[in-house]
Amino acid sequence: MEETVRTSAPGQAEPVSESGDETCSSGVDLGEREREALDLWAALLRVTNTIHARVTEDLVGLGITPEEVELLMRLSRAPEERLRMVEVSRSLLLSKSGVTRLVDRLEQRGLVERTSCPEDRRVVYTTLTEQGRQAFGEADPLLSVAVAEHLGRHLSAQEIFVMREGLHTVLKAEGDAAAR
Amino acid sequence: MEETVRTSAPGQAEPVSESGDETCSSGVDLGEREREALDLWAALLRVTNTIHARVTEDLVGLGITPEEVELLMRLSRAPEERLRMVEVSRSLLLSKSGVTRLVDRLEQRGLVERTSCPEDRRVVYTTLTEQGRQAFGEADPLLSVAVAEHLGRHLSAQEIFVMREGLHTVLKAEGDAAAR
DNA sequence: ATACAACAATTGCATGTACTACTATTCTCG
DNA sequence: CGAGAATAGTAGTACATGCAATTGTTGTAT
Repeated sequence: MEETVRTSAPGQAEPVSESGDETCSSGVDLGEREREALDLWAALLRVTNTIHARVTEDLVGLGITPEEVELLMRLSRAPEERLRMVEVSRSLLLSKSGVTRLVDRLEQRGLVERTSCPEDRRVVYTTLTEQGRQAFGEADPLLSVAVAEHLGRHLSAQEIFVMREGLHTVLKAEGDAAAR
Repeated sequence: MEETVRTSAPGQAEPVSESGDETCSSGVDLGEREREALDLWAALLRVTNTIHARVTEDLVGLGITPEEVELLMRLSRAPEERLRMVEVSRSLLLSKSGVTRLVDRLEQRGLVERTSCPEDRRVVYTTLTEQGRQAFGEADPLLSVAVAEHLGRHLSAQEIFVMREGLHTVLKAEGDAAAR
């Protein structure tokens, strides 16, 4: 419907009735802002859910999930193509035990390997195998295309910019859920 | 494999813009846009994850989850405060059996009730109980505050506006994951 | 040297979800 | 009518997740 999206970026018309408002004053329009934030939240939830389903669907042919590709990507970018379990846990959105299981599955399929660290024998490195490198080489472009197709395609460059900006602000302020 | 969403729906504005730099020129800058879309996607995932954790945390005192509040809200807004299971399934992001279990849990706690429909005896209505209405009355403002606090607080009115706009565009185009 | 706290990773357990199969009811149309 | 398709809802099964407890390792204070 609304084709007015266009969002000419920064200089934006206010959706709210009047503009010379309170940025810091309190009270009155809080309800309005709250309502909008709630709506934004609902939209966020639905979009991530939808896109995740679509992207997963697009990757199912390769027998790999987006999360697995994500891990492979982190590994391929890491120095010496290896990461400690706890590092994986931090970079992915997964608890420590979740990482253990994820690596289990990938190891069974021969895409990664566990190696232990000689200096600190508590740590276990997850390393990329040749097969894993190859699988990543196939899956990565497909993932990019899927995300561009299902998400990026529908947004203008400005919208993407504003959204990235805003989301990164939120992440910075809320601490990125690193607490696990 | 039904063909999901070919490019743009009938009356849909193309997201691609024209102002300034690259954009609709074919090919070359696709990599750039792809990269940005991927980054946006990652941020989207992290934000929803983080905020969900924070909001859940804020509600834990009432012994209720955001998903449950969501159901209670849908019910309270529905005509006669009742919804068919399949309607719940559509409005929440949940499979049919998932709805059965969710309603099971809520029914055990006395917040909702199952009643059957006289006209169509296949359908089961989920209705709000007095206790459920009360629980919603407590939880709803808390949810709003939590979302405003953790999400809305960090964004300008313009950012919220642009993000809502963009996300709704995506939802419209991608079909809202109604396929379940 | 020994005890002890902190840390990395794994495992057991409980929970929640989706997928599939199944029953009951309603709809369709020959 | 009445047989088959379609729909609403409920179980059974399999799997993934997080939390908490456990094992093994390192660093540090006594």
